[in-house]
Amino acid sequence: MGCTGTAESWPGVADYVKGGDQVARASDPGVETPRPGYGAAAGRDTASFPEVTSRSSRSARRPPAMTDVAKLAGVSPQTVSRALSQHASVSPMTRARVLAAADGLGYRLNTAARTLATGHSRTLGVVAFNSTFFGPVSTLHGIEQAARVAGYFISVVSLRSIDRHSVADAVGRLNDQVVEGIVVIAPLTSAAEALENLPTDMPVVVVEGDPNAGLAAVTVDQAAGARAATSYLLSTGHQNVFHVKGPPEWQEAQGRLSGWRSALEEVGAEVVPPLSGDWTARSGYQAGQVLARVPEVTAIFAANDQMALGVLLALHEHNRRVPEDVSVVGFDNIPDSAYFMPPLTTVRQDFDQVGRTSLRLLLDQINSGARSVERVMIQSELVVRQSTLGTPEAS
Amino acid sequence: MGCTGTAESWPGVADYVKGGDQVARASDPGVETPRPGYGAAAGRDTASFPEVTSRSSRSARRPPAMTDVAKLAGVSPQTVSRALSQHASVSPMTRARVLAAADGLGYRLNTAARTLATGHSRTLGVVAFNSTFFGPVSTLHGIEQAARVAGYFISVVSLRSIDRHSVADAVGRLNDQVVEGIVVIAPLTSAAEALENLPTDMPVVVVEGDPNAGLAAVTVDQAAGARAATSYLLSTGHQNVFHVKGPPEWQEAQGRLSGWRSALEEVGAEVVPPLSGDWTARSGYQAGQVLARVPEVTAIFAANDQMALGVLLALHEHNRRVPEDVSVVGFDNIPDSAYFMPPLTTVRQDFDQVGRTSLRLLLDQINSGARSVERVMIQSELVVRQSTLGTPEAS
DNA sequence: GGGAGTTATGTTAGCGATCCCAGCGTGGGT
DNA sequence: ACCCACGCTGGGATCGCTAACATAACTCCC
Repeated sequence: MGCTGTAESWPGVADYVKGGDQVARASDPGVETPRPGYGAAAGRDTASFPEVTSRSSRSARRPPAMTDVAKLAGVSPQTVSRALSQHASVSPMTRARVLAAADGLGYRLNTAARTLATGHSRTLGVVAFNSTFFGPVSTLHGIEQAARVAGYFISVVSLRSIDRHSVADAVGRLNDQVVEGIVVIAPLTSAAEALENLPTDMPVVVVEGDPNAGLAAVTVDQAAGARAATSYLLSTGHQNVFHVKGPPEWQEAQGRLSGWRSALEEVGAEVVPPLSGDWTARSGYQAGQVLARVPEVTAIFAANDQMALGVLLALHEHNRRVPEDVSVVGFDNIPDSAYFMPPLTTVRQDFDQVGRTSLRLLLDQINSGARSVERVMIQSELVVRQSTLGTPEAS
Repeated sequence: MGCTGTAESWPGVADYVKGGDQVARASDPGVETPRPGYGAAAGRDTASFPEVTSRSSRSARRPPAMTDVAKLAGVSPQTVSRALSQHASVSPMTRARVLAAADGLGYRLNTAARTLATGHSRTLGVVAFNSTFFGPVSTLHGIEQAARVAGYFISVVSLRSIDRHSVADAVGRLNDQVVEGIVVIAPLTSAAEALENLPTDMPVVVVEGDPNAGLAAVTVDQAAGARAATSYLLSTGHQNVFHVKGPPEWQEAQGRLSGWRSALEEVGAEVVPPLSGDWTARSGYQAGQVLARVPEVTAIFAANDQMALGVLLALHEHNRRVPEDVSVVGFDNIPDSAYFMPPLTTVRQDFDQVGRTSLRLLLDQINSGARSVERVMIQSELVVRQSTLGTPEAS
């Protein structure tokens, strides 16, 4: 395998020339293929004589193709194909010869040609959304990682809005690329309907999407996380917990909202209508300014860390100490949250696992050839830090 | 150059009729094929079955191809191609007919086939890095946006380390996909050398990369931003400014470091060796704990907002007030920084513009067919908030 | 020891699009 | 009249690769 040198890339090396029957048998990798003059200068314009035209004349700088490798190795293109794609029966010697030839030429397989011939592309599509929020970005990242491990390419289309039309359009674009499956990161409830008329013959996995469409799905258990956070606050002596919710059109916001509510109901606490945020620190700050003025507020659960940050600032400006006067919990466990003032108690989501799992579900469908409706729920985990009172049982 | 005979005399009749399932009983062993390769294998007899099963027999569930559209519209595939790709001369009536047929069939152009035929893919490659840091993510986002506007697909390969090998590998993978150009987001100095032996015939733009490689490049003027930040601190009465720098292998860290240094030198202040961070809030916190103990420290410039956050926390824990006792400035203007405690003075970078500009440079190269070495520097901008003393001239 | 399996290779025919060139009808210029 | 340009259209050939079949040389096993 030595020889990683490769790099030089094809432009120079690519002539095997010597037509006819004899083929240069370059057996060892290092070998210089003898080059009969004819560098780049060669035949530029296509002559109109059949004899002369032959494919090689156009070459001006064409990257080497499989036939070139075949010729150099003295075998048929088909054998090259087999040697390079492992799985067929090729004698070790032939394989070595082919590999050497390919290496010497700097040959690279042409994906478009292979896709056309085989009908599949080893590419997966991801429909993502136009945001730089921590969650979606991390999820995308997780998917990308997992895909590479599995040997797939990822083609991403990111949308700015999630209506039926744009999702359909995105799926269409991916379809054009002959993707073998699609992951839709669909955090908005509006995405649900958009997903209904996806082509039925394409493997699909929905991440953070509607829990009841007939599609395979991976979701984080938002409600459980929110319930844990809220219950924790209640368990440390608070009579009630106030909530700053996320945008109602986000599934995650809904899940966190209902988890919070159920925890309150469980202990018979009053469910005070939550304040509305839009995930940004700004909105959290605004909500915080309201809450800070209400003496009864001693515990706040913000639907994400950003908003919790805003809440913290507002409380500080109103001289309400955290956690002595008010406890605050966020959601997401963004890296910075451990360095908020004070370090934030929050709920961790394992986005890498979300990525890995969604990819697994997708590959399962691809391999089995059938759509599945399996749904996987990823657990979340409460991370206790110093923005809440109580026994620091977790780090 | 002959070889690959093609031309020499072909079978008189290109029998184009596939005889249904039966195969054309090729020549018997007696026929000598002169040499491996194509050529004169020629003339089997034309299929004798009148009933032309034709391609449509295989159809099972194959998406419609151009020939299907052609058939339905009653024209040749070539005409369909022309009608769909606008730019050729087709009568309005024909075009309408073709469009209607395509629409009726739900036809979508097969990208792989087109790529194979034309040699280009309307796809651009991006080599990114395995991080969820705000800068790279935002840049990628900006590129994606701009690419879609320009009608290009984006294929992303993200690396986990930036050595020569992995960059070469990434570029190779993109090459396989027949991308028309590549944007390399190369924030590490180690990427510089990796870029040296890129294929020379591929348009490339480097973002945040080495300022002196012979490649087109887009960079943010880190040094100017850092200088502005530092000078601002000095102008508000501080005798000196202490720095928490980023990882030395990052170009941005270098630029910010040198900007800071030059601002100090400008006024003849002592350049105290900076503390080292790794972009994380944690590292900023650690640096902050050191700086908080030093009475002379009244102004700190952290190389990014995350580290500034950590610094703020450390100062708080040591009862040093911001900005009364110590002023703090960050870099990046991440969305949250406006809600730090106190809201952070920082330097804004326009990542969308970076994305747009790098795409423009790349498309210029693609369209002109020549590599350029144009370099564009994007200005950064000081955003003054409450973590610094002085006149609040900016919001 | 001969038909049945294996292994290693070559041959042919596409995958679905575009390219180049040739074949039509029209006009217009000479 | 003739010829050629022009607008529109069709007919291969081809892009680079692989699936499917064909072939030849061996091994096996009863």
